[in-house]
Amino acid sequence: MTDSTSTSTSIPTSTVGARLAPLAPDMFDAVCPSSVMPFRVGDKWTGMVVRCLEGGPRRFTELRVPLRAVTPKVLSETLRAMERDGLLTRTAYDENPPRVEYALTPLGRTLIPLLDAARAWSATHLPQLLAARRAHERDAS
Amino acid sequence: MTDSTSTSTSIPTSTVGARLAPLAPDMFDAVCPSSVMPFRVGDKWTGMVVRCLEGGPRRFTELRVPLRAVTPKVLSETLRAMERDGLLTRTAYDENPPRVEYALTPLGRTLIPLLDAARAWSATHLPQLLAARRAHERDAS
DNA sequence: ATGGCCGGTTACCGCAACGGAACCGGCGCT
DNA sequence: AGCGCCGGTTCCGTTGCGGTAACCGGCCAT
Repeated sequence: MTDSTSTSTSIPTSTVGARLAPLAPDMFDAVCPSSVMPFRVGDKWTGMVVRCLEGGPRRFTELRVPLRAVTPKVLSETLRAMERDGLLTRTAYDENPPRVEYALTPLGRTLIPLLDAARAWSATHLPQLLAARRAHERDAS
Repeated sequence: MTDSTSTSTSIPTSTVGARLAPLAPDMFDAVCPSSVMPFRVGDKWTGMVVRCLEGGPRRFTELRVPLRAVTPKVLSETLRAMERDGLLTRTAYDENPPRVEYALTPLGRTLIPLLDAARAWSATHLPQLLAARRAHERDAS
């Protein structure tokens, strides 16, 4: 997490993310409360994938832009697990170059209010939790 | 999880749990939707500890009754992490036999609505998720 | 002196999640 | 012939959460 540019393959930022509303450049930024929040939906990246898809379908490489901290392997694992659970659909178009689109299902969309609640909790109470943690570390030192 | 009686030390069920409203005998029962739900608050057991404490303070051994699937080591780790984060307080009384009480802080209580939301999601949508998973397994076989 | 109760601790270990780096196939472009 | 794009896969290594089993110290009752 110290060097978010060290992903294995470089991510082309051109031609990507122009079809829909822009996404945050790095959802896993340490500044973003959602990345530190003590809640998880499914696996580590599931919640953030839902966030990336709530505005509409996106392609694999498009997901890698806001989620640049996730390697293609882990992203592919996450997406397949979510497809298996009926949270999203994978649609491959037989074109060239190949195009694959991931879209939330209605079931996947039911997670959004939960993520909203978690985000609201973090905005309100996470500073307090982190302060308590720092205070405890101070006592231990 | 196949044999919940195989914990290291036996849990005395007498003299325990009589001070407050009774708790579910086994919160981690596979029948309980909360145990399968794809949400987590903090570590694996944090959410269930909050559930056990929302009715009032409880002692270490009292927590082990509804959470019989958790070993004392992991429970102690969970409780210390929650104390560090300001979610609960630990109060040791200098008596004999020793008595230690864990109680939620106001911050810890703010998690309850989130757990309620997660529980409601599970009750409504978890069957659909599990059905999708089973259907996918059927296709793979 | 043996055992029980309470609230843990210690040592050890297995597994799944996570991560890094490299590679792949099909096609089109130059 | 070589390169790039897209959407991944494969191999390997690490990390850390969680679990198992055993033990501890103080006190009291039998």
